[in-house]
Amino acid sequence: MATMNDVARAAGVSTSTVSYVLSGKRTISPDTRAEVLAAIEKLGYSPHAGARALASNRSNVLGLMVPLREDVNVSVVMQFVSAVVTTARTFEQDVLLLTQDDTDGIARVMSQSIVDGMIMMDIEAKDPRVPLLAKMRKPAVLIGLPDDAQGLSCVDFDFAAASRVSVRHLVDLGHRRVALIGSPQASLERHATYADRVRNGFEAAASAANVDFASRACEPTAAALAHALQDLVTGVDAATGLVVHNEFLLPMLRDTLSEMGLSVPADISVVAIAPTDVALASTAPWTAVSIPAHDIGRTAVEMVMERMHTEKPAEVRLIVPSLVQRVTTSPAKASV
Amino acid sequence: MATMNDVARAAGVSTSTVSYVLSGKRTISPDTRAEVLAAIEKLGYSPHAGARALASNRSNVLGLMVPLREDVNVSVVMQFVSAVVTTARTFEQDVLLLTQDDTDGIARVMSQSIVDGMIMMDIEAKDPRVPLLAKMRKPAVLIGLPDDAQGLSCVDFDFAAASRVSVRHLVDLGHRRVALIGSPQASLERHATYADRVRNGFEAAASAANVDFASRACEPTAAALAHALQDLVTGVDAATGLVVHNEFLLPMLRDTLSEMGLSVPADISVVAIAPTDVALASTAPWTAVSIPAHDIGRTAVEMVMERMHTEKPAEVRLIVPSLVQRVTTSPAKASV
DNA sequence: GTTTGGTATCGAAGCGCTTCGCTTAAATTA
DNA sequence: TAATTTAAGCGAAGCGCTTCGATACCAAAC
Repeated sequence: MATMNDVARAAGVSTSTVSYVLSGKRTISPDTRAEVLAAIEKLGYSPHAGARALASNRSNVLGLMVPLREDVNVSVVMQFVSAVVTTARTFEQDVLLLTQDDTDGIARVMSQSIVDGMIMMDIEAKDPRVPLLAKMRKPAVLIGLPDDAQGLSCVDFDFAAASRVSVRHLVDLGHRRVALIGSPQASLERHATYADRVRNGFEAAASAANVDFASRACEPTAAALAHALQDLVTGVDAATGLVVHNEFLLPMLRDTLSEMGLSVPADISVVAIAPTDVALASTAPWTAVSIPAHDIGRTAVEMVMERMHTEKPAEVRLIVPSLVQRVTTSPAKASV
Repeated sequence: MATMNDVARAAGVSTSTVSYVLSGKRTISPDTRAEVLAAIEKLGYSPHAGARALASNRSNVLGLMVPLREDVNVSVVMQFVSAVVTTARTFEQDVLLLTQDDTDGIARVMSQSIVDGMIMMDIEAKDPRVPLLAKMRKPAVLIGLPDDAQGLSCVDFDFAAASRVSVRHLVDLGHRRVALIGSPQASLERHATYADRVRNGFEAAASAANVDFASRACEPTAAALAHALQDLVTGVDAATGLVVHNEFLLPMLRDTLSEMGLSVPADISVVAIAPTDVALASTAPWTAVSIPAHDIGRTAVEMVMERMHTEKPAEVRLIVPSLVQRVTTSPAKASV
């Protein structure tokens, strides 16, 4: 392995010159620059990340802690991961992967300076990892909104607003009884913040609009879905407008409803809260508030990078939802 | 940040002593060891990964290149990732994440010594990344079997044998016409090695058993599935035994068949080639050859680690399949 | 009592880079 | 022409660790 010294010798310059050619932090004449680059090429030189990290105190690696739980949809997780990795590369950063359960990992990678910053997904209301992260003196961004962010920056989709927009859309169409099918029970119980916020937003919006409402958690199985729907959309006070925040269930929703004799949107209008590709993965695409996983992931990286060199106060960014009407919502039938 | 020097001073020893306490590479008296550990504790010392990497020429990071494609099932990918990360931690390694399309990433992370070794998933028959990897002088393991591994080690599930076992099971049950529903067309076209091997194994086994066979690629949509089934399991020469290697499709398979008036296993026996949890995610669990994602991921890490310090010849390990009969296969009806 | 062999510790070199201050030469100004 | 500025490059210190002798001490062996 050629070192920077070898390059310097081959180019007939000092190592510092080579370093400045590479970093561009001082002016170098075009001639020497060319000679240095030629030497680099010829020797197949590439800098040693460890040495660079030692001297510059920067590793050019970002830590990303991802959830690998039963109750989160891995395909959505992957959209975040993909956005984070791609964006990180535009900042010349690589991404180190930590799993949710590896709580010690936070301290390990940060205090050993393996990473320059951290991004943490799937934050819970009282997430024990948040105080740990806050103690470290490197930038960190949460994807999600804990009760107390302890001075850390956060980015997330505005799930409460997403619920609100969904309810309002249904109400505007004349629906007077709305229902929510949400995340699995497990997500609610551990207070994954998106689950809580969707539910609270839903209930607040329905109350404010003065319409009847009901909400249910739902496990990712056909049976659970059928059961939940039984409760919510049949009987005398059946809802005619449904909000679904559960990517597992969406693929089976239409069939399950039709087995119950309900057609969409004639009998029941449905708004999905889901990534666009999930909402479109159906012959009759869902009216949906899309979860912009890519934007969130990208923003998280940008926020970490902004705080890498310069002090910048913590901030919370909520991505504003927008509803796209497709073919699964329509005006309510005139009430009896 | 306290350095090793600070610790040495606080403990009244030399830095080398501290280093040896930490690495255990020389004997240290219990007393000094205790003092050193106390100083470490008191100062909240943790070693600087960059400095360590520079001096020892080891980063303790493994690179993992994962596919984020449309045609691979992310939940299966995550099982591999999870196994790799977990196993890596048992070797005190962290995992750096690279995405499939980042071909330059291989050279970058290896020649800059950001990682000590690489694991690459979703290998294609003539994968352009394989020669790149082979050029590097750090250990690497492929999950998959390219046509030419160029001296690299490989680990994978024996998909050909999985097909064989599935066909034999159906044949033993008296089925004389078998069909395969495989990966999406895209996977076959890019010669993802699992897709090719499942198909070839299937056709070879059926030929050898002297039974009729047919096979189809299938996109991950209900419509495509219905269409494929139409071809394969209806009509005069309908198959009565079906092998399915496609995790997307399994959840909708039973319903689609029942809409066609076919019940499982009365009218048609089905063997799945899928991870156990997918095979069990049904009220009537599938007879299946399970894809041991966790074992494969773990083995990949072990193989990299074995080659980290010592020269060891490349090897190919195929994980032997085993079929578990559940409730979706039964003897063929007596033929007419 | 001298030699041998272990055991526990120290000191220093070096891993490959970044960065600061200095020097030299050329360009600009008065 | 002398004084001043600017551009380009050099040298050396230092980042925090690992590792290889060398050393000092003590117990056992002859």
